[in-house]
Amino acid sequence: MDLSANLNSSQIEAVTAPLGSVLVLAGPGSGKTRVLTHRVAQLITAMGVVPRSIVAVTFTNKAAKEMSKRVQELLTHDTNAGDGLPNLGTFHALCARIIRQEADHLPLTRDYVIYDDADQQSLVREAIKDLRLDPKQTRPGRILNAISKAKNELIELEDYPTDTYANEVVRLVYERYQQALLANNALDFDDLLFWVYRLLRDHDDLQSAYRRRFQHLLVDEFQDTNTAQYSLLRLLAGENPDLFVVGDPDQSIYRWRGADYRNVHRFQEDYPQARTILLEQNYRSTQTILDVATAVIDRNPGRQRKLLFTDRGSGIPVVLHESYNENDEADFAVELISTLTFAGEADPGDCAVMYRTNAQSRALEEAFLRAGLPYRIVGAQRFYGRREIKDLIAYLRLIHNPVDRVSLLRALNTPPRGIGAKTIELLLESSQKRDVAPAEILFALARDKDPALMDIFNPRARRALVSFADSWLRWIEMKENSGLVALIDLILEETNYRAYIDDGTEEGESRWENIQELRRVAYEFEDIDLASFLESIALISDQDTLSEEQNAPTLLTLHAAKGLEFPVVIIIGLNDGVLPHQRSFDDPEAMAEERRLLYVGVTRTKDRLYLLRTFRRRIAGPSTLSEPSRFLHNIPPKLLDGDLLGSQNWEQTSYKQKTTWDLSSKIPLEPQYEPGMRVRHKVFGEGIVLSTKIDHDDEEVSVEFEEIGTKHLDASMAQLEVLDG
DNA sequence: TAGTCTGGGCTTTTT
DNA sequence: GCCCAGACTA
Repeated sequence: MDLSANLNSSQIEAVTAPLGSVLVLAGPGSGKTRVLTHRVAQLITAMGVVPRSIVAVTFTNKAAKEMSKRVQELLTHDTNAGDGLPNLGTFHALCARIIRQEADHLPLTRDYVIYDDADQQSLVREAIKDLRLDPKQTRPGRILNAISKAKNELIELEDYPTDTYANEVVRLVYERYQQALLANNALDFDDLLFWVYRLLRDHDDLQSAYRRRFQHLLVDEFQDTNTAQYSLLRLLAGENPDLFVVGDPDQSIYRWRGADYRNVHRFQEDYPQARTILLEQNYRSTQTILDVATAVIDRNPGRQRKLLFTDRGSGIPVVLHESYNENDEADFAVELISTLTFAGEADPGDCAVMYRTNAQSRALEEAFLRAGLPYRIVGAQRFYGRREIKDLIAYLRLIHNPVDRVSLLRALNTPPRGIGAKTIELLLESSQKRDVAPAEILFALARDKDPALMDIFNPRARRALVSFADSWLRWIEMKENSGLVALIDLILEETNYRAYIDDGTEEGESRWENIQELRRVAYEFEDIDLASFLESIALISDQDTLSEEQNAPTLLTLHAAKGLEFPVVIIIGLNDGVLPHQRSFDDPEAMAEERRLLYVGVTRTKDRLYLLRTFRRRIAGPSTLSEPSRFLHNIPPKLLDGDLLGSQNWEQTSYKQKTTWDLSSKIPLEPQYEPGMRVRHKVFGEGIVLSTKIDHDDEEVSVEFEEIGTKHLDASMAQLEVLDG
């Protein structure tokens, strides 16, 4: 198969570059994934590289899967490619695997578990309590952020600064927290990278072994690597690497997570012989959209300019629209989508609504609900963050790794089985006294081996604990020779979990459905061990959870939109304070990133882009007037259609958005009622209209009812019947 | 021991 | 305006 078919000259240059260090600066929609997959195929088919010696790192599991699929498609025609498969996955997944393999060299066992944010929070909270710090002064979230930042920058505990009181507090918690993790045989996300880094740094033999094993490295989304990832990469690459990195500094949007687009410059310094290739031709968007994107991003200082071009033609103008407030904005977005789909201009699944903060999705969801239209949402309440899912996973983790205290504390009394705070306190106390994991105490109780334990708990508590430990021990035994699904079913049955979670309400039902969904996922893992199952679900990202099945609009944050594309994109909340977010106002670097965020959103668009803003907005507290995003002022008016940038005179004139094909037309709302009219209401009976006034999108009518006195009603809701005027 | 209440805090993005 | 943690009560 001719690998260079359908590639442009820059892409071919990248794909066929000789082994060595290569930096591909890829504009949005420039065929980056295509270059990566072709490069992998090229290595295997044309350069005689053994697939197993290739490592390609992506940002999400979804991207890894996509790559794997496309590489395999490229290779099916090749008969020599039978020698294993290239290693494709996220940094975190790759590290998780290495740690499992090399656990002997680390203060962990290979059965370690990965703690998510909520698990980390509870450890930090515990640490704060133990250290007798004031939890109000030392917010767990903030401390966790600081610890995470330190780990991402490879700062060891001993090197953590103590120059300020705040730092000292972080350091104290960091120490406790780290001890707690190891005592639980657990790691957090950042540890995955940090431990592998230390492993390779401190063990020459392992370092050279892995260098030999992973000779060909490829990195996607290179601009979003952090210090830990970059350093790890350098350790793996060695002196004379075959290191192929692809990225776009203009799409770097994870600074707050330690990502540093300057790694791109660092790469050029560290590998001066590296070949740099620019991909500028865009295969996704119309020229108008590219021009809007360029107008926005060109204001960022100190960047290498890229000339984005397409041969798709200019397309249709970008539409700007101002709504009164966020509810109207959401209604407008929904209406827009239904209009486009009804007119056959787009499928519902072609449309995406993007926003800066998750909180903005609420108004949208409500609008979709009101309209009775389905939607898909990325992130927000993550599937794996849901209570019922975390409950079940806690049980599975306990079976896999009995010393996991966080999971134990969760599972012990969920569903409630009479093990209260007092009992738990006694249990933890005795485990501390004997310097064993709480699990050991429970097991000893259940096996009735230690008479000294009998006196600790009152009979009722003891019975509850023993019964819990009995089941637990049986599950552990069972895990050896029965499948995952059978194990899950047994847990659900023995804990009577359904009765606990499904209380007959809609919410309870959906919780039970979520459990069934997890069971389905487990079914796919039936042949694999519990360890891999737990690892995979720990490393699933929000973006991975987006299903393609449903033909419905996608709601997602601008962050989650990276790497995706849609024919129709609606970006909401183009107000100063939202995008750019007000927390970025006083930091030029942060403001540059806000700009990149908008750039990422805009460049997801294939055909139609709508930029929505509001006149008023409620961010925290009451609704206030809100300025248009300053970024909008950078877009040349000739690219735009719709309202000019100045606000409409919302406070004086009221508008009713009309459900018509022409969304730019707004018909002023006329009052339907007038004072003196006799009207009938379904519930309140008959009455006389006292007064009526237009509130921005509805008519507010005051009626004096015969039976119950004066009521103020929204005309659209009240459905008043006019008897005579 | 479990459920309810309330007051205070907070509101960016998440592998 | 919402959510959570801890206090309070049944």
